[in-house]
Amino acid sequence: MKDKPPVPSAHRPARATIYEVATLAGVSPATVSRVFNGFNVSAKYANAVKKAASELGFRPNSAARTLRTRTSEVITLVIADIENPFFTALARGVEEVARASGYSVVLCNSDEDEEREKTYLAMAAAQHMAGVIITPATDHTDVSEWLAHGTPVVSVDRTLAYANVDAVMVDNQAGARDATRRLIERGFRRVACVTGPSGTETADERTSGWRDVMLDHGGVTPERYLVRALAKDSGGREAMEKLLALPEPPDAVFVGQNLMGIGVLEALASAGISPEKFGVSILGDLSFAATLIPPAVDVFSLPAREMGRTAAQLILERIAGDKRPPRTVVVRRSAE
Amino acid sequence: MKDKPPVPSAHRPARATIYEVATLAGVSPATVSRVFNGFNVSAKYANAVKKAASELGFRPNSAARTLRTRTSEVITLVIADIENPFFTALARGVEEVARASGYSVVLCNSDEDEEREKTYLAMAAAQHMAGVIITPATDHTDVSEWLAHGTPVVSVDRTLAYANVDAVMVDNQAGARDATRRLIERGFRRVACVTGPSGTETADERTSGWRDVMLDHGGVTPERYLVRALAKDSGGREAMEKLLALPEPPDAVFVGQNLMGIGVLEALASAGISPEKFGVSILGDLSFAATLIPPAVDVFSLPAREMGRTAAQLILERIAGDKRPPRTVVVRRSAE
DNA sequence: TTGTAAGCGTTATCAC
DNA sequence: GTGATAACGCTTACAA
Repeated sequence: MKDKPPVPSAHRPARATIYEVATLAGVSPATVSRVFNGFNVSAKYANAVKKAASELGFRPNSAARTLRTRTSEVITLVIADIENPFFTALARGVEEVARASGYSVVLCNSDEDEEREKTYLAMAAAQHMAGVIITPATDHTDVSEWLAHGTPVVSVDRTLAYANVDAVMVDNQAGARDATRRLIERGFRRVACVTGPSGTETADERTSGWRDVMLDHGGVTPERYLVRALAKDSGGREAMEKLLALPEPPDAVFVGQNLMGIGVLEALASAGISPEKFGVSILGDLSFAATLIPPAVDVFSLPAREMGRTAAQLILERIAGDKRPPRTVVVRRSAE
Repeated sequence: MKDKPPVPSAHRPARATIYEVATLAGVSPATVSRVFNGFNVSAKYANAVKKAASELGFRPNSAARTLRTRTSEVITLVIADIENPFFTALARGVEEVARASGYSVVLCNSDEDEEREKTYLAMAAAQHMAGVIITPATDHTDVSEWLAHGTPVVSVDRTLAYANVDAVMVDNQAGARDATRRLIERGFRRVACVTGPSGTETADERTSGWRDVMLDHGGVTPERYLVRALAKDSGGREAMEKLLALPEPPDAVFVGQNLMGIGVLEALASAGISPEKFGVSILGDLSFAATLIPPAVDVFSLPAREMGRTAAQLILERIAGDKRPPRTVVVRRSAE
């Protein structure tokens, strides 16, 4: 990645510096700096500086500032899949809160890929970000460099096995239980489970929530009705097709992932099975397509935005110097 | 925004510098720099430097580098709505190409808001980005600062009225014509048009594509069937309700925006009207929900990803020093 | 090939 | 309250 030298940079006209502003305003550079950082400066000078600055189109050079102060007012947010509405809603939540405190958010898309994630983390590490919020691609994503450097890290939606950092989670198991129980209440008994690949924390938890309910009601372990697949709509479709091909197919399905839900519905539709007859209950953020989903389908949505907001709050506290031991905040799903 | 002083930064342990690496490797700092920038260094020294660097966990400080070189290998991408799949697909396209050339992409979400857009542009301007790709919130978005500074700018999906920069567009008018024509071919005659607010370039163009076809086939200007609303699903729903309440309602509708399409379908559904009877044709990216959309609905998708890829290619060329006059590239919609 | 040294534009530490 | 001045960590002439 780092092999080819940077493209020869085009000539960049210099931008006004603090020195030129100082000269024009008849003060020292230090005074200009003070004006821009809210320190005490006499009104007379302050005005002169502001005037000079706007005349010159002065814009503080953030590279210089970051170099000097070893910090910047930007938060890096690394999400796992930019095309998944759960993550974009989360991003929006982060941004709302961060912006309100004067922080900017830069978004990086790891695409669930360890390598890409690593690249972005390295890039951000080189930039003295104020903090990092991440939905880790794996539970062994390495954030030690950040911690060593004193940069706060908050993980969202998934936990980091080898790092003791703040985390924002949702109660996946309870969500899965609720969603599964709904199907039981509606009279279904052979409830299958379709969710993300084994080893994915959220998927594992949701699986176990489903299993809990099934064991309570069926008495036997319903593992033959458990299908784990790629957490995309294609994965959902394949999983559902597999289930329908079973000798004794299920009569309902709990889907533990938003996009997979779409795939499941698709598979059912092309098999000519209506969700009124065949129970479907989905745990995941489907707001973007809410009105396209047949009303017979139960959707249990996730508080993505709220999770983002919470993560931002946590990181702002850490940035402000909060030294308490790391916390895990579980955001409750809003009453439906 | 810039009023409150930065949160007092926590103490940051210093990270290894090029000097320490140099000392450990027994060379000069310049040599270390050369190793990391791919200049000729004897193998012996190069290895010593690499070894020392990894022992110290050295990571080049990008703020210092940017300060010195006045450029960085990151591209800023400002999109108008992170929750709209059109823009996220576009983002993905940009990223694919940029990453392949060793550039990182930071994503900013303007949320169609001029103020937020301005903040992000200013932020990025302070950071010596290599380039900026933007889907402007308005046609008068100010990018002059960039241009003055020699930073390449590419606009995507929308053009900038007051700046002569590279642009990547899609042929909205042709798309709208195709989509409308399809309805005519299916036998509909009173084809309405629902699209984004007046003044939005893409919406204006799509409107005129629809109008062209209608005038060709109907002979009268069908303005009473034109409804422009907020480019969200709520806007689509309201627009459709308005149309259905007309004394002589339309018998079909062309929708010039993806999310609005969902709203339109929703309104039709709750009015008990099936899209087999009432023609619906949508121009916009709906891939995320493709399988949930009734098959009777015609969807003409937009090459969002390809547009992103193209934009990235353009900006990389500019970064590399391409001095040709600005171009507008129109990306063709892929044959369906 | 390698080293020396002078900045890049800020902010922070002193004196005044 | 204000002004010199020395860093911050890197790149890059220029010398060697």
